[in-house]
Amino acid sequence: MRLSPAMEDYLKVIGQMEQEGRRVTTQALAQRLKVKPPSVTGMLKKLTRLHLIRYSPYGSVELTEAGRKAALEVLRHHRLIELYLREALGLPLHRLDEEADRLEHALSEELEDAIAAALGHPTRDPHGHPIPTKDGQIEQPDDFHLTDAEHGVGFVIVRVSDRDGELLKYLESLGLVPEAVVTVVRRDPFGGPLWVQVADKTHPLGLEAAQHIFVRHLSDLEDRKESGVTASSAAPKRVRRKVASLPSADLPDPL
Amino acid sequence: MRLSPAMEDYLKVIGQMEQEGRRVTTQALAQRLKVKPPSVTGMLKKLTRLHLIRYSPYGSVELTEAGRKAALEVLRHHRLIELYLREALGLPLHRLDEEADRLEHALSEELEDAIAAALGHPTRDPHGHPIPTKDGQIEQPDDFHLTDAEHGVGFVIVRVSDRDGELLKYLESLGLVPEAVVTVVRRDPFGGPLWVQVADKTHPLGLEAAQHIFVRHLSDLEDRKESGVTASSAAPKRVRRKVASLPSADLPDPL
DNA sequence: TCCCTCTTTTAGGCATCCCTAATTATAAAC
DNA sequence: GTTTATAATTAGGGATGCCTAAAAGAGGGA
Repeated sequence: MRLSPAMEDYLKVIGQMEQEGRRVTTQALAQRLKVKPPSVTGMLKKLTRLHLIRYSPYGSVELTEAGRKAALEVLRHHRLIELYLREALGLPLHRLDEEADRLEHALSEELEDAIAAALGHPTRDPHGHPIPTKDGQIEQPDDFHLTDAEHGVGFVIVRVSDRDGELLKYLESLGLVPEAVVTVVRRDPFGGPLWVQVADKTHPLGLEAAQHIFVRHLSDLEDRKESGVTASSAAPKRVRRKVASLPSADLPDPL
Repeated sequence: MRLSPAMEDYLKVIGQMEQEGRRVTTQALAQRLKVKPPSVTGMLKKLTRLHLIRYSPYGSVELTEAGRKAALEVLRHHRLIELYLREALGLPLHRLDEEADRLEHALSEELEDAIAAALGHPTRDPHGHPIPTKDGQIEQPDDFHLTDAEHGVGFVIVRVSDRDGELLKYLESLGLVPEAVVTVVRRDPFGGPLWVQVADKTHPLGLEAAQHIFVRHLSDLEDRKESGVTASSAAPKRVRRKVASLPSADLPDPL
C-alpha cells in the first residue's frame, strides 16, 4: 500500500526523534509538523492500524520494523535530494530542507537510484547528516554539541541542524558549515555567548545557535571521500565515516 | 492563492487540448485525467469560481488569461523536468512523462530557474514539444502528422506524443525519436501500415502509432542549437525553431 | 488524598477530490 | 416534432487530513 505524503512526513519525523533519543509525544510531533495536537492523535491512530507504529492512548510512540523502514526510506529521499540540489543545482544551504520536503514525496525508486548514482552513492547530506542506505541502515552519529566542546582546542564541524533556514543562513555567513574547523575561545557567563574562532576570525555565538552545531575532535582519524557528482556548481565537500553509536543529549537552556 | 495539484493538472490538460485545437469537453478531460465525468464537472465549477476558466453547464471550456498563464507555468515545469531527467539523470524517454507528472507540482520557482539555467534555457523537451517561456509564451508547432507526409521524401521528426509510455518505448526501439530522418516508403491500403525508412532500415508502422509522430520537411531551414546541459548521459540533441502557426488536424481513423 | 495544571483525546466540522447512481440536456435521426 | 442515444449534471457518499472546542487522563504539589 502506498503511503500518503502526510503519513510519510509523520514517519520521517518520528524516526528522526527516535534517532535523537527524544521521547516522541503528541505535542512534540504537532510542533515539528506544524499541526495541532488533535491532528496528530488522528494520524497516530491511523499509523497504528497500519502497524507502522506502536502506540496506545496517552502513551508514547515507537516505530515498528515496517515503520522504521518506511521512515528511513523517506529520510533517504530527503537527504539525497538535499545533496543533489546543492551539488548539481547549486541551491543555497538554507533552502535545501524546504525544497526537499516537497520533492521527497514525488521521488520514484528509479529516480532515487539515478540520483544516488549521480552523486556517487554518498553517505552524508549537505548538513552533515548521514544518508540511510537503500536497505535501511543508518550510521549513528558520534558527535557532540559545540556547547560541550573543550575550550582552546580545534574541532571539526560534523553537522548542523537543518530545521531553521534563517539560522542556517546565519551560520553559513559565519562559515560555520560542515567540515569547518572551529575553536571555542571562551564562554561568557550567565548564558552569554560562546566565542568561536573559525577561519582566523572570532565571533560571539548565542547558545541557541551553538546548540545546533555538532562537532568532533580534530584528532579523530577521518577517511575523506569526494561525492562524485556529475554536474556541480560551487559546493563544499563532505567528510565523515562511522565509528560508534551514542545518542546526543537534549538540553533546552533558558536565556 | 496556491493552486492544488489537481487544479494544476486540469489546467495543464485544458491548455494542451486548446493548443491541439480540440474541443475541451467534460468527457475528454475525464479520459485524459483518468477520472470520471462527475469529478470533472465538479472541478470545472471550482475553476470557474476562481476565474481560471470560462464555462457554463453543458457548454465547453476555455481558459481565461489567468488560467492560461497558470496552465503554461505547469507545462513549463513539466517539460523542463522531462528534459532535465533525460539530460542530467539519463532516464529513458518512456519514463519521463510519468516522473514529471509527479514532480511538476513540487517545483519551486527558484528550482525551476536553476534547472532552466542548468539546461541552458532550452526551448524543446525530449519529445520535441516546445517549452513555454517564463513569461507565458509558447511556440506554435508548425509540423504535421507522419501519416500526411508525402511518400519517398525525407522528413525530420519534430516531436512525438508523450502520452503512452509503451508506444514511446516501441518508437524508441525503432529509432523514431525527435530529430531522426524518416522517409515514408509506401502505405498499404485498408488501414495497412506505413512503411517507414529510418537509419537504413524499413519498418512497417501501424497508423495508430504513426499518428503520434509529427514531422517537418527536411528542406526547411533550421537553426540548430544544443541544449547546454551541465551533466549529460547518452541523449540525442534537439532541433527546431518557430515559423508560423497552424493547428494540426485530428483524425481518429478506423482500422 | 485532593486539586490543579498540562497533555491528550474525543466530538464535530470543513475543504478537497474522488466515486456510483440517477436525472436532465443536447443534438441527431426519424 | 418526437424519439433516442449520448453527454453532462445533480445527488449523495467516502477517504484524507486539517481545524476548534470540550472532555478526560496523568502527574506533581500541598
